[in-house]
Amino acid sequence: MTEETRKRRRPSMSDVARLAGVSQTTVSFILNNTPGSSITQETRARVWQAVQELGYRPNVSARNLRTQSTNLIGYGFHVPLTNEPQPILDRFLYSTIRSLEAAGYHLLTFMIDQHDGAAVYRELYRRGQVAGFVLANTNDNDPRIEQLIDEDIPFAAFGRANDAWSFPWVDVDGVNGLEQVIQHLTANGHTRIGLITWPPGSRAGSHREAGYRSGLAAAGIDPDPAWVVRGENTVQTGAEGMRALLALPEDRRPAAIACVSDTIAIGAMSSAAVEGYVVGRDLAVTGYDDSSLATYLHPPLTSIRQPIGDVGREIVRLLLHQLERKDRGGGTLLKPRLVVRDSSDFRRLPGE
Amino acid sequence: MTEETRKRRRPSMSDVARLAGVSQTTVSFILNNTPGSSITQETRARVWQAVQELGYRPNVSARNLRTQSTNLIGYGFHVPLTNEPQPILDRFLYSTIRSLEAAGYHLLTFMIDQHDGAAVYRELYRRGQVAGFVLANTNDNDPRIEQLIDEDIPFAAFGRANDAWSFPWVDVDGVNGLEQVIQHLTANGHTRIGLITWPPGSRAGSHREAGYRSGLAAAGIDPDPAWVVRGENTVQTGAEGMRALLALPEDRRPAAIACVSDTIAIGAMSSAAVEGYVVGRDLAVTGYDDSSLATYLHPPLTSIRQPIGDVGREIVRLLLHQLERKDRGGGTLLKPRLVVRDSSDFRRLPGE
DNA sequence: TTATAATGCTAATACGTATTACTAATTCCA
DNA sequence: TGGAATTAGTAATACGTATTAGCATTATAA
Repeated sequence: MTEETRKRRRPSMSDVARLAGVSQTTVSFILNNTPGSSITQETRARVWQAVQELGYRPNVSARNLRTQSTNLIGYGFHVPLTNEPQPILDRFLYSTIRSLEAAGYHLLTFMIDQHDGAAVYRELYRRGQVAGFVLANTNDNDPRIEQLIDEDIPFAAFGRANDAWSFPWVDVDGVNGLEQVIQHLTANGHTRIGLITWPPGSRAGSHREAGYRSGLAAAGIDPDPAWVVRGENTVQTGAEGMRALLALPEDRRPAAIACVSDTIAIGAMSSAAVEGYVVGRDLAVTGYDDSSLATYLHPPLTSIRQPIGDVGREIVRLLLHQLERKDRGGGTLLKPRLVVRDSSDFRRLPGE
Repeated sequence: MTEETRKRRRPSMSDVARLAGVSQTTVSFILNNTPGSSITQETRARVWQAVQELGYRPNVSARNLRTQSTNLIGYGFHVPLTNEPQPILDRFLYSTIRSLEAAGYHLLTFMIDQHDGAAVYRELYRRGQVAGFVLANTNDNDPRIEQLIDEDIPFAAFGRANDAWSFPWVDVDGVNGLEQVIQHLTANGHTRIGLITWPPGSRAGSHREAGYRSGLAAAGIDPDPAWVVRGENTVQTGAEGMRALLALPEDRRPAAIACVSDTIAIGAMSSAAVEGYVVGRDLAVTGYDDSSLATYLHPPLTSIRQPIGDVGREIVRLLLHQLERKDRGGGTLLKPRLVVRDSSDFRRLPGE
């Protein structure tokens, strides 16, 4: 094998055409099955033969340039404040990537931090590098969404942002999720129920908190403001939150604590154990996300399972719809499911 | 704003040139600071002015086509068998993406499954969509690596594969990691030490196991074959592994258990609690990865911290070196650090 | 003063593809 | 039998950029 052979550029359509004895146009027609073109079976076979022989693969850049399009969708990671694992995000990503691939797209990732934020999105789009975006971790009045709407850039979001804005989103009904939790707890006899949740401004947080409140209301319980504590999505928040709740005077102290994530619940359970409470007997604790850890915690953690696979698929459907037909769709709200385990599944007797 | 205005295509270099009253060539020279070109400061200013005015941004596809290159690096996710969070991979990815961005590259993600495996890599490369790859989760004799070497495709791997193959990799010294663990445990008086690890064939697993063995050897301990149990990287593996170890007859039963991941350690600790053992008093347990959960487990988990940020940076350095100079570099081995917490930090008295 | 070199810029071209407009040969149909 | 329609292809072009070759004009050197 000569030096020249080794360094030879990748074969192009013209190379295939030359080998098959046809024009480049014909090769293009055949490879793309262009409708309206008429080519003999025999010629088709000759061209495919040449394609095999040369190991021809179409050049993505050239195709993108010619068609004024791209097969890339952008996804921005928020730089995490702590090293907390984000199992939900991981699974959402996997599902999204798979769905995109089924449609011939790939996911281009980038990091965003708090201030610059929206700028990266615009830049990637205007350079023609991506055809649109998938968003996650949306917040109230998310500036990214405002800008994407404003500049008419295709996207679909996991999570809502603002009732006034109309854009394609997919979300899992957090109100319903926490209603299921509270309904389960009150059915087991609980009347003082705490909530460890995120800081205000988190859209998902406010939904889950609303579910907490409507769940209590449905059971005729008037919540004590001290029952709600807040912090970032860390194990530490759970630990500190639980400590604060257990420090309340006995007649106001919750005997059941709902957490808005499994991560927080793990911290809460750890803290409860330190304080001498046995979760699942003295105290009910619930999480959210049904991460794989939930089953193997001690005791196993009651949690809310989100249909993450469906979220990814639906997001991609909404996004592709936009790319093809150019109109924004509406939103899709999916229902989560309560998975009861030992951390909350005991009957609390009145006066106990 | 007319319909036409809204739909107008993005401005190109020619538009800028027209507005500034120069040729497209001149615009290109100015924007790229092409060496050897001589342009007046005054012309430069006029062109930049036009760029601002039109909001011109270079088209990535056109540039890639012209330069026969791309600013994308591929990364394949293994489809996870369970829903286990993968905190190390997440952090590795973040660090890698950041480092790539600093050099003007982006990360293109895709999913791979067991059988097709290597094919996706070749396809992406031959289509000119990516300039090279970053690998993680490497295995003994990883077929992906074999193929990438074979076809002379640029890449760098987090993890080694085979002593016979020479390719650029970055790894964290697992032998040393487990030696630190064992040294710590034996220093605290332990003599019967178990290991819950991955199935054979995992490269990282075999390194950690080697460290376990050499650590024991250094302490003059002859390991019982029953002390080593294996399974996938799940909480369940830890739970079942611990149960198996605790079922050994008392004189062979380990009082210290090293796990090759925090995920496994969490399962092990859970199982130990179920069996009535108090971890940190009756039993020492250690993890690996120092995930953020480790601090807030009950008790806090002794673990091994990997310098993940350094891994990402170094991988990118090795990869870019290749893309520029076309020669494969060697490997880099980084040292991990033991973080001692309550799960293992007690003195075991002889005869206890 | 005149040949030479430097300066400041432009015209032309190629990267690999998809598509539009066209042509030559054949088939159809009245 | 002859004009229209169909079949089977090709030539030319554009997408937006980077780069090579070249061309006036001015500055420099002999």
